[in-house]
Amino acid sequence: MGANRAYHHGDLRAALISASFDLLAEQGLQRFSVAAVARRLEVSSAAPYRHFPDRDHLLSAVSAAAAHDLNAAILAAADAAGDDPAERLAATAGAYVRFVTRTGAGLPVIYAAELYRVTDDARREHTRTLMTTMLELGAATATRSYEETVLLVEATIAVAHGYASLYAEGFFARNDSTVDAIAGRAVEAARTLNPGRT
Amino acid sequence: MGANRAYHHGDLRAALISASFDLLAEQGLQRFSVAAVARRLEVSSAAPYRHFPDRDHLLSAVSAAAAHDLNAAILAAADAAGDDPAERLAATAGAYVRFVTRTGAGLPVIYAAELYRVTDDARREHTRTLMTTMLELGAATATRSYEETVLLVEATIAVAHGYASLYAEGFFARNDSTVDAIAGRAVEAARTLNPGRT
DNA sequence: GTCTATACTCCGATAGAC
DNA sequence: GTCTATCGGAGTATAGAC
Repeated sequence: MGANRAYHHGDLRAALISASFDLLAEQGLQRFSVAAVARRLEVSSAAPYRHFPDRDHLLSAVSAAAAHDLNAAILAAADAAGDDPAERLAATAGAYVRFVTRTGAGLPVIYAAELYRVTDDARREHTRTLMTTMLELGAATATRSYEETVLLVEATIAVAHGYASLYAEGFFARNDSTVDAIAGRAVEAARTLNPGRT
Repeated sequence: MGANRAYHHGDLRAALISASFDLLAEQGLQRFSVAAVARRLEVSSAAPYRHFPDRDHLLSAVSAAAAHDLNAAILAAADAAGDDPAERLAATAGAYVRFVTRTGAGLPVIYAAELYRVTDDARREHTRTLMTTMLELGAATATRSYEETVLLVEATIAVAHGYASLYAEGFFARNDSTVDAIAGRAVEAARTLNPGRT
């Protein structure tokens, strides 16, 4: 995306998306606002509206970027997990937990209800790619039908999201509850959920 | 809870809590506001403040009621599941999915971050009871240590919350995605996560 | 115990200067 | 392309009448 010249220090459009991630990671979707993002970048509250027509279009761009980055994180985690298909799928649960903790932009942001009004081809493509990646990783395991694959992938996503969401919410407030520990538990659970393992 | 006389039609305090559940179920925590609850009961926006000093105290009362009701739903589901300890624990995942769908007041409401400021003995007791119930159901299964029990219970809660949260978010937007179907998948996943089953 | 009215704050969004 | 200024709307909370 051709970086547009001139703002405080460069490309405000990209900076807005990046700052949105930071805000989401620190405060969650509840407290997300265009004004807060602008404040964080020390630009006026009107400046964002030169780059996005309204709040939902900014969120849509954040969603697209999140889907893209999450897809990359998932592929990297799968590759790092080796060749065993079950192991590769399970690794995505850990990648999801880490991604949400780092960016605050998990599935509730990527598939936020308010975005259904917004037509955004980039977003559509990136979310599609993300789902394709998951289904391919699922299909590579010992599932016997498409329906079975979908259910396995959904279960994997559900555990990952459950751990990530509860962690973000502060539910695991014990001493040893680091991101790594929670991500590890998510991977372990995802592994267990796959019936096709040895 | 001595039902205070006189308001539109009775006990406004209780009505506020009840209407809060409805609002949460329909719109989620994001859109929860004292004003919206008042509107729903057709009382003025000032009326709630005669019963709760501020928004967080109302939410705290909702949290306490939710913890109490969820505990009851979980115990009922466990009993309906029979005698097998693993089956009883797994059934709680289904009960959680149904409860969240019906009331909108799941763990993010019960353990909402803003409530840490609020001292509320009823809430404290009900959340404690809820956790005790889960840990006892976990301990009855073939776990070998307290730490193992905690991890099993956490995993059960994580899948349940993952399915419930994604369902509420509209993620499972397929034709066959009824509450019953999702609750069933949560139970199945919870069952699989318990290593102590035959 | 509830109402009306009001003060304050924050956000979304627009108009117009530069 | 960003700023200042501003409007309108919604929410939290309080004051004072009844």
